[in-house]
Amino acid sequence: MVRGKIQLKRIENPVHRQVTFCKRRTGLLKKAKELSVLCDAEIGVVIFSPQGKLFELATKGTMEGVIDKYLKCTGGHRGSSSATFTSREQFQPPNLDPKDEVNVLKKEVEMLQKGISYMFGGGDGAMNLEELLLLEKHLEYWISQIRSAKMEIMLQEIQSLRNKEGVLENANKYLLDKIEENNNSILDANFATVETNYSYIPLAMPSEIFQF
Amino acid sequence: MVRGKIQLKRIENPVHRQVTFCKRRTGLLKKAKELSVLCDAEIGVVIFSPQGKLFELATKGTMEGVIDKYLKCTGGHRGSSSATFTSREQFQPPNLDPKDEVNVLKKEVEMLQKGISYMFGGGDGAMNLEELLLLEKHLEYWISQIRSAKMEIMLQEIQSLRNKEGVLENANKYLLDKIEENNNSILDANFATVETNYSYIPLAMPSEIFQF
DNA sequence: AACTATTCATAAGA
DNA sequence: TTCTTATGAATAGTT
Repeated sequence: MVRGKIQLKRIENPVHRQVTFCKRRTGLLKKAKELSVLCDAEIGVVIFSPQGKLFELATKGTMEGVIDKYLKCTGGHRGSSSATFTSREQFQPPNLDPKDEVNVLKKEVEMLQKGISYMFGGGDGAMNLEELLLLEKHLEYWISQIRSAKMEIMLQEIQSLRNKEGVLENANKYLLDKIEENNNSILDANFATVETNYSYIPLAMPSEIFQF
Repeated sequence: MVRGKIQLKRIENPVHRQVTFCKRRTGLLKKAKELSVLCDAEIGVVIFSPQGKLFELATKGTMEGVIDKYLKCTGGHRGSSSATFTSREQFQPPNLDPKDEVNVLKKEVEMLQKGISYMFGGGDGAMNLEELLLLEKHLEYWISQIRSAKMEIMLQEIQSLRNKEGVLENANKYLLDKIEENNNSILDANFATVETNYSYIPLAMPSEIFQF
């Protein structure tokens, strides 16, 4: 943030990285505490250094409490997954070598994780150019699929509307004929000028006409 | 922190408190993400608003993963998968038992699927037109994010190449001067016609010139 | 660890 | 709500 803004990517120099980790860790925990005090929020922060060392902060209670509350909040909605991604669960060979399975799952997690962080995180940070190009291609394909599904639905809609239109036109003709008939059979001059040029006439008619 | 520094205590005005909560929450999560990326740290942040609404961030995996890791580090015994570690100063084991790892990863995949299905409106069957339009919009946004990230990376690349170019040009000038010097000091006609108009001369030169 | 030059975050106002 | 702006904070690079 200073003397030439830094790139948002892993600091390669281990000394710089360690120093920055220390400084920013302090800053982050301070910010968390401030937010908690100012806004009366309960906050838990857990930081693992690359070496696995743990740093933590829990405001308004213990980390255990925060975790409990978190699990309560998220626990109720478990077990739903979208149709797009259920195939692996269902068609996975049951007796795959655990090691292979680990690799498959790891790759899957990585892709999903990166994708998700992109969706929610606004795209800064973690992917390199090659990965971005690949992801872009996937998404383009996905969008094209969605567009054709959309088109199909819309075409069906149009077809359906055309059918309805046809039925209505028939109903209309039927009604016009009926009126014509009536006009011809009633010779009283008071009824001789009934309008006949409406396109759609909102009158009661045999209900089977409207069975779409 | 601005226009008269604020007191570090609960903001009494509910509107100010809400606004500050929103802003600082965003800032905190951003800082956490930056720290994670810059220093390769795994971080989990959980924030409960005073109304009990949950906000969370987990880098490098899922919140479940962070909690699991946390409990292992602190000696917790909550439903976790492998051996517990009592010291929080301890290094993370590089490899878990494959079976446990499968379980952890499966959980992660599930979480991510949940995230995606949430992002995409959570339709679990065939999607209707409305859902498709929404999904299309999401993907369009995602792609735009990816494209800007791509652009940024490419611009960085260009900048880096320009810097290198500058260094090379300087090196070049340095060499040309050296050659000029030599030409002037050596009066022997055999050395008077050294070419001096190459753009880049691949010769040994003081190595510090190449410290990009 | 301490020091600054900068960038960043953000409270208040529009 | 979102945008702008003025100013306090955070911090990267240096000593």
